Amino acid sequence: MSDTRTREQDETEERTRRSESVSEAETEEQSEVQSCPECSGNLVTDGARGETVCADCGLVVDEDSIDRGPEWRAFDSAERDQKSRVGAPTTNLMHDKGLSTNIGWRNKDAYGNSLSARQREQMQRLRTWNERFRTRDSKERNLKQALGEIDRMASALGLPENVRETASVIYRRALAEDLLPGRSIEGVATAALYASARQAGTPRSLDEIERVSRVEKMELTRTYRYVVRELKLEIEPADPEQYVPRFASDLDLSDEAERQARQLLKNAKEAAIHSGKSPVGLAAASVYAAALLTNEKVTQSEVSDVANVSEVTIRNRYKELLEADGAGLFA
DNA sequence: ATGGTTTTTACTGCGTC
DNA sequence: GACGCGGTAAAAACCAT
Repeated sequence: MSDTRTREQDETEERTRRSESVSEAETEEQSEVQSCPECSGNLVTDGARGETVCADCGLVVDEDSIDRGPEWRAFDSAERDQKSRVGAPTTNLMHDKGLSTNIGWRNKDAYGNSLSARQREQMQRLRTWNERFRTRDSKERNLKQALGEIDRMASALGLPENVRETASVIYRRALAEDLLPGRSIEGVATAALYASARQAGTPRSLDEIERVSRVEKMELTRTYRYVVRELKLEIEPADPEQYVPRFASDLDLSDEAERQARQLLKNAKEAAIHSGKSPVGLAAASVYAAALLTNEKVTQSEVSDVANVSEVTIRNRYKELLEADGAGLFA
């Protein structure tokens, strides 16, 4: 209730401020001085207008900059506390989102003075209990382990932070919906990672995932399907183009070949020959065909190696690709 | 469980270096 | 003769029913 009211207030205040003057927060940013490319005079950033201008000749060096300051203003610290809507960033990578209390290990007080023996003893007890409460029930401990697992696999596969975040979220949801009983933590964690990698557009094949995971492929596919179905995750079939860069770089192909491969895949989509076929095979075939078209030598077996697809599949797909391409050219 | 589709395995023939 | 390539048939894997 009071939240919404404060918000509206903030916004009205902001509008009035914009038209008037520059707030205190921006005065600090103004001090960032460089020299003008025209007259080498001092540059001034005007946060309210979102521009960087030369103080001497008035040349606008940069416009539409982003004002990262708050959109409200406060006149004293109490007001600031009241209006601020943010705190420390949270992260799904920690089982408690990094929001729980953390007691440091140093036996010093806030001023850096050593603690007395009695105080040290107290602190030690506090740490012990804090840790116990933090990982209180089985779900929390479960989550802690799973997130560790996700993190380990993600780094082994070179997946970026955001994929891990998404995987954590998926896992949390699975946990919240009681999907875990009867399934292993590793299995669900792996499935979550697999799903998030695909959602993020950086798919890893089941084989790759399986290599870094502790679960069998069969269990993985089963839990994956289960999780996707139960959580109603919308994961569209992997786009072959997403594999192209990886294959191309594994094979040391030129950018030109990579571009060519994408083009072939676009044509293939036009001709609608890609439905039902494995995206990986299609990607592999396009890479192979592109290498041929740009006169770069790669053998079918090399491509099949890096893509983990059989040569036969590459042959079949790439035949279709060229047909579609030819049809596209003459149409 | 079953049937249809796709992928893989295994094998063969052809041309080239 | 080894290698890359294209093709085929049968087996295996996968998916929806």
